[in-house]
Amino acid sequence: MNIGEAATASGVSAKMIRYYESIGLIQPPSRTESGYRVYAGEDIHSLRFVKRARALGFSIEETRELLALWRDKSRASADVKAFALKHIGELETKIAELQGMARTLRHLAHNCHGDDRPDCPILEDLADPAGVKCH
Amino acid sequence: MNIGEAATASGVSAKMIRYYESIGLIQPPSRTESGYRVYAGEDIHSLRFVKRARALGFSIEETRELLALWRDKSRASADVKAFALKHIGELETKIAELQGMARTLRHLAHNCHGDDRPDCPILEDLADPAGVKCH
DNA sequence: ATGGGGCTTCCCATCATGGGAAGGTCAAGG
DNA sequence: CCTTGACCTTCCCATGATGGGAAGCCCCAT
Repeated sequence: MNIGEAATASGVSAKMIRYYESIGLIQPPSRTESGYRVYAGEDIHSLRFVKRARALGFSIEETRELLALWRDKSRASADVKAFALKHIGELETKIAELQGMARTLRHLAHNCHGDDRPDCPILEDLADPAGVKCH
Repeated sequence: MNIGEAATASGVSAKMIRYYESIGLIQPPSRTESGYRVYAGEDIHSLRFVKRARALGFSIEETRELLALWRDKSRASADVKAFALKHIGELETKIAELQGMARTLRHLAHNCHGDDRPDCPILEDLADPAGVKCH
């Protein structure tokens, strides 16, 4: 299995497969005599694992830890769960941040009449968030 | 006003002030004979505008457009509002993505007993999201 | 006049990904 | 058998926003 086929089969681009190999996230596959990478079923499995972890928002370093837990057949499920819960907490923090931004902007946009006139509370807020009038 | 004082006054680090200047986001300030940057009230105002826009999640390029709208006294508030609404939409998209991740992870974590045993639905999902059992 | 803190520029690192060049390889069809 | 086009290899560069740090100059207070 070539890198292109592995990319199609795993959903990870060939570029990223090489990158993951270069940083030691995945094992270097075997090579043909001419140097082409050759992937087996197990490699594709790992690549899909990585793909899925990334899709769930884990960083590459976190994915590395998850891979280690996955390969460690004697891990405690409590460790995995704690890892997941920590990540959920980080996701929730980020969500709250974005919601704060969206809420503020919605409020400003709501107060902006949105017509041909130049007066705009959105720009006014950006220029002076505290609403300190400069007389 | 030195760059350090401008940083304190605006909440933008000296490093970033120089960077914003280098990419043409803010006007180069005047300099002392010895080359020190000297900031005036108007500069601080712009820096705070940038800071606020960034805090609301606008990219630097978007901030550049907002600055242009701000300086253009004849802009239509409709343009600003459309800009804000577009950004709100992007924020909401990102929020929905993160919520999807968090929801999935919460579901998986909920089904993980989290004890000393190695069995873990979280890792099982990462390894095989579709739940295709490999016999 | 000296010491310490602030300023200058310049380069490097991050994180994850993609683009592209230069060159080697493989398979299919003439 | 040779050509052609699609694939592979490595290597370098770019992104976006920010920080770290080095080398060297400057300014002010003691």
